[in-house]
Amino acid sequence: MATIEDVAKLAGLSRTTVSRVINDQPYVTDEKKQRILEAMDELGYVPNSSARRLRNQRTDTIAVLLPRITNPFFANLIESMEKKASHWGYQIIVCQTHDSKKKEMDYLQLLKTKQVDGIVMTSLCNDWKAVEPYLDSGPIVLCNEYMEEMSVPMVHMDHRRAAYESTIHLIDQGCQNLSYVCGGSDTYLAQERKAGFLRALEERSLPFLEEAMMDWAIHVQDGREVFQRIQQEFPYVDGVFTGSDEVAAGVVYEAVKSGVGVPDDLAVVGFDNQMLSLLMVPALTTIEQPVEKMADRTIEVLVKQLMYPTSVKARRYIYSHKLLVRDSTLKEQLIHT
Amino acid sequence: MATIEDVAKLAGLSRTTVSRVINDQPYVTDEKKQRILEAMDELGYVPNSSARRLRNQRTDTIAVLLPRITNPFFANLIESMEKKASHWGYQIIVCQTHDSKKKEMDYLQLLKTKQVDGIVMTSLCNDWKAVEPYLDSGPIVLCNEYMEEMSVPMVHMDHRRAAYESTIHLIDQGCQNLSYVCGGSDTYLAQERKAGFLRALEERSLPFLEEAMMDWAIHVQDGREVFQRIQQEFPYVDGVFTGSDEVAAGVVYEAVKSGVGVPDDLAVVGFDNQMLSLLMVPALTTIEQPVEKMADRTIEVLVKQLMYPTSVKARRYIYSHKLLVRDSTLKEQLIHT
DNA sequence: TTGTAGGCGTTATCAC
DNA sequence: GTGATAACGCCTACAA
Repeated sequence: MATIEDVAKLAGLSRTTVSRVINDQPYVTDEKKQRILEAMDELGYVPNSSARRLRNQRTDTIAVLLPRITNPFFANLIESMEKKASHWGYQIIVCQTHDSKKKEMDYLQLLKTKQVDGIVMTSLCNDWKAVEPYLDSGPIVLCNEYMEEMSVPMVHMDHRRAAYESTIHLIDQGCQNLSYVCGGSDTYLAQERKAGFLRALEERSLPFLEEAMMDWAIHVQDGREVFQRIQQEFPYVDGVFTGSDEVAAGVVYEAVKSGVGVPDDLAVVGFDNQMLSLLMVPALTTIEQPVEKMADRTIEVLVKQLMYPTSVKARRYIYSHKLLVRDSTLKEQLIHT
Repeated sequence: MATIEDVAKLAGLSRTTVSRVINDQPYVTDEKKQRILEAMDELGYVPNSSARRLRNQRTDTIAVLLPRITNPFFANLIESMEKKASHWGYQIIVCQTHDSKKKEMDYLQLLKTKQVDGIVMTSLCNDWKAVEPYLDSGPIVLCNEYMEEMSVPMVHMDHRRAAYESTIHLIDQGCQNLSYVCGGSDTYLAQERKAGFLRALEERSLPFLEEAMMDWAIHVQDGREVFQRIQQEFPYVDGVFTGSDEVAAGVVYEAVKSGVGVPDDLAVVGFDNQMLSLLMVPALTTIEQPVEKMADRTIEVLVKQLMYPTSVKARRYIYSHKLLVRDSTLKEQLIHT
């Protein structure tokens, strides 16, 4: 492969001058510039990325950590982040943690090994104490996931409030025995949602059915199993809060198949407002997240930190959700009242 | 950040010896090895990725080009490829072309700039003539998308046959007026599907309704519009072939909403066997692709080329599909015959 | 306006 | 077994 040296030789000039042309710097005669451009063209010269990175001590790359890209919520997040990042001249690399603490740590190493300039974490498996040291190697911004501690910027919704509203809605529809279904209860975000759920119950003086709580549901398949459990073990449950549209869809699918009426016998709420939630029959009541806005803000905050490393204001950007009421919770008797 | 030099100094040894330890090479006393490990630990040393890449002339990174990660088919492909690649010590970077020729070319540049060692293309917007020169800079493997030319390895299904079978199935169900719906007809893969569709028509002596063909449908929303068009402009259409489950879902959703019976008034087939196709009411007849197998093979072929650069056998790996017949095409009268 | 030279952090080669 | 040294390709003081 041709190097800057080759171009210089062919153009009969020095590496410096060639470098100036590459980087659009002044102090090069138009004539020589032309000669150099021709030489570059002739040799098919392209600057070597590794050399540049080493020399410049920057990669113009951002790593985004997420559980799995097959989850449409995160896919959408990436979609928007990439758009915004490329606009600033940054590249994004997608890092799937699969909810593994080890993988999360491995990916954080990218910051230390200088493979990326900064990191966005959209989920958090490890204790923050384990992550914090990496801040020495570069900026980290939290998006979606959050926590109480305030050592980095955070961009997120108020999940506690969202869960609270969903739950109140279920109760308003006449549900008395609610099952709480989520995917892993170890994250702060999950705790927040649960807190919102519990607060709604408390406010309406309803008991928390601990036995009917399931914290291992992520996929559609899990949702189907959730329904089976409910039908067999907790037949008195008449409403389900779920942490994702996929899980809600699984519950609804299986319920309908079993002849259990949704929402009359069992009301179900999802989360994220995926396309799926609209297409289901009955359509799913769900929480809409301002994905694009959060993604944009996240990248903006991170890039600013990259550009002005001193401006590390670890502030919080909170975005608001929207409860979308659809057929999976709209009980008939109430429609006519 | 600490460098190898710092570690060497602290351990009272040379860079060379430290390097040996880093790379697990022989000829280092256990005692000195220990000293070095301690020094690395104390300094929090991590080898600089850019320097390594420059020195080794390899990045251990593969770029995967795809239209958009929000398409679950490609998300699944990435999921599997990543697993396989990390198994071989390779990292994957996801490159969304959004069907743009320019972006596709930009991403191919990653090969020239040595940001990646090899490339997987799962779609192809540009003429192959435009892509071919990049082979000088490193190996390229096609996965999913394919073509007649044989200058690179290709891993794919027989889309012509898949479309043919879908179409024959529609006809067998009694459909006489078929609408052909796809997303962009400029790729070879799209042409193959259309050829399969046409062949089925021909074989069964049915006319091709050119007016009822729509080649701009990618998303659910497009599918909804497709149905509106059919209802308003081509009410005689009684069967639809679509290029994706998303589009099929949109068609079915809108049809059901409009009181048009699926499949009796309008039969619909999708493509890809996404979760969505199972959850729809009625469930969608679709084509299952062996995503994981194709992904694994693709990475395997590419990595082998990276390891043994001479072994550039540009052979073709063809995988077989499966037509999954579900309610969106199973007409009632036929169930009872 | 142009060129010279040193170094970014690593590893391979060769000598000891 | 260990260490000095020369690249890898690029950029940037500094000198001319």
